[in-house]
Amino acid sequence: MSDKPSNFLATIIEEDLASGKHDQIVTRFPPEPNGYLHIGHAKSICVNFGLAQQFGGECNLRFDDTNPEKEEQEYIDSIKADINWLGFHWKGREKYTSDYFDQLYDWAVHLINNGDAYVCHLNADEAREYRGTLTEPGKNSPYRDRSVEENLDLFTRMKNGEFAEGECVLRAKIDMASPNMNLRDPIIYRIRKKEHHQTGDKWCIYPSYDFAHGQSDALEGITHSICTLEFEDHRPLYDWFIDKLPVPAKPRQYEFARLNVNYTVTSKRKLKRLVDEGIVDGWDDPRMPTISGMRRRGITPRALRNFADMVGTSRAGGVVDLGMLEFAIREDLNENAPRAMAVLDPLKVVFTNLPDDHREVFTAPGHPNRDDLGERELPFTKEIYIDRSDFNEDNTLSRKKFKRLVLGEWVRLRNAYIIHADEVIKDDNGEIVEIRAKVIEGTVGADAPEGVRPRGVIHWVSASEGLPAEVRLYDRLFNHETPDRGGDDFLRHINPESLKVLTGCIVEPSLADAAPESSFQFEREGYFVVDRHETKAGQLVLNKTIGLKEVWARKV
RNA sequence: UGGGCCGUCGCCAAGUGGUAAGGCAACGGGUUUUGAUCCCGUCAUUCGCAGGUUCGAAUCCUGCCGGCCCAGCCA
Repeated sequence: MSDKPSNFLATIIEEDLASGKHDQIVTRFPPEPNGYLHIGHAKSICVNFGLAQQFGGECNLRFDDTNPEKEEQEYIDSIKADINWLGFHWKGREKYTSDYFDQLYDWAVHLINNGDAYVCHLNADEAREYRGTLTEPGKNSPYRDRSVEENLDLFTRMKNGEFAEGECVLRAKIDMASPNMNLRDPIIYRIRKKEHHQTGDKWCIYPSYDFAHGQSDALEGITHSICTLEFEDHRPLYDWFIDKLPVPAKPRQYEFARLNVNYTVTSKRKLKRLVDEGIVDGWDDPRMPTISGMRRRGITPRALRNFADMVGTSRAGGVVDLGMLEFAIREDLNENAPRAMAVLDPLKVVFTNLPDDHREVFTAPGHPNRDDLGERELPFTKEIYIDRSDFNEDNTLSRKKFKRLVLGEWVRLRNAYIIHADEVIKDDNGEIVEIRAKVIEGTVGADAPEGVRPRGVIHWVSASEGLPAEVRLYDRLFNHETPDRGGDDFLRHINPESLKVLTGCIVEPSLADAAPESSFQFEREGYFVVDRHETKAGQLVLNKTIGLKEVWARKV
């Protein structure tokens, strides 16, 4: 991944730069501020900002705010935060399509003056009838041949609020028989008597996406306007406006296939249902594919960027395996997350050959192969906790299948002694409550002596010095590859085990001052992140980002 | 059944007339005080199918087949 990915967009840009068509490229990321950004947007951000970065250009952030009915300041704020968190920055203040409403209005007038646009009084239902269908051409609107003067007057009155919403629209005069529906006299301006988050009550008419987008690109000097495949049919319209108007530049639109990931939904409507129906905790629930959710989950910006590179950019629609994202996450966290030990389901072990006040401190590396991550201290005491699943009474278990502690046998405590399990204490229900064991002297940092055969290595934490923690185990939200498939049925594919909250966990004392959002690898368990919102003094809350790879689990 | 686009290993993806990169997954083996990491190796005579052009095609042509998008006063 050190090499920049080669894809058709990079190729086009290289050619444009080489031919002198452009000295510098400018791209843009144009979200509509009507929701939270998700993994698909993350990909688009990486494509647009990434290409600019790769070729020494710029990428603007432009809020495509042409529909005041759906947009809110809250979304603008979250979108900016998400992009910055991903590691991308734009030059100067963010842009808004609404910055260009005056110019756009003038250009609409320009079209009217040239006979290329007209005010149409067909209502929505009539307009639909006149539009025709995919296989039948449409019919010209009866208002199509109004004079320039009349159109100018009508459009002015639209702007002045003299018409009700839906009463009329401004349309481009193109071709009602075009096989491309987008060219059947598309709407340029519609009436929306709504307060706009940026322009207040200045306007009661708003430009359509099609009319605003290309012209905004031209105004910003965007050289490569990159969007997803569903806008491909809009390109002829994009070009039509650019051709008809005295714009300062001629940007070009290119499309790539949007990102699809299995076991995931990204439709805004579906994500909203998950939130509204309380299936998840909010837009930033660690199970959500939103950028804020993934952030809270402990997925890093670097993992997301590498994932985008790994997946590539093409025009072929497909579904990427979630496993690829998981790989990118593990790859980054394995490299960068400090190691620690945490016992999620504690089982007490008491060493009978140690005095009650026994205490010694071992040191362990912060990371097995990164000295720069320092060392940590591990207090070792007479009583420790190990994970309940790391012990078994059954000594007939094969050494290959169970490389942990078995009654009457040995196991190595990570970074500490080899121990021997002598006895099991059970409560009235027959449940194991404690293990009596002995440490084998002289085995710290040394090989097992003759005759001592530890089955494997397990993690542990001092009972008296470990820190209490709440650990939230997250798993895939859906248990179906394509939960989207059956339309609204997607909620039937919710994985009932996507969240398990563990409250009695014990983590090693070195985590006492762990900062919110810092990631750790709990050895033999997986990667965990300190929750950025709910960790309070004395009560750590950790979110499981993802488990370690477990090849053995599949084979056994 | 109108128009646009897409089809290269289970998944993603390079390749643009000169004889199939890479990544994920999978499968062997080695190292290992994390059943992790790391390392080494295996994994498309074939590019949706069928014809054609060419000394030579995944790349050009023709015809099929399959998938996606478009009939918001959404973006």
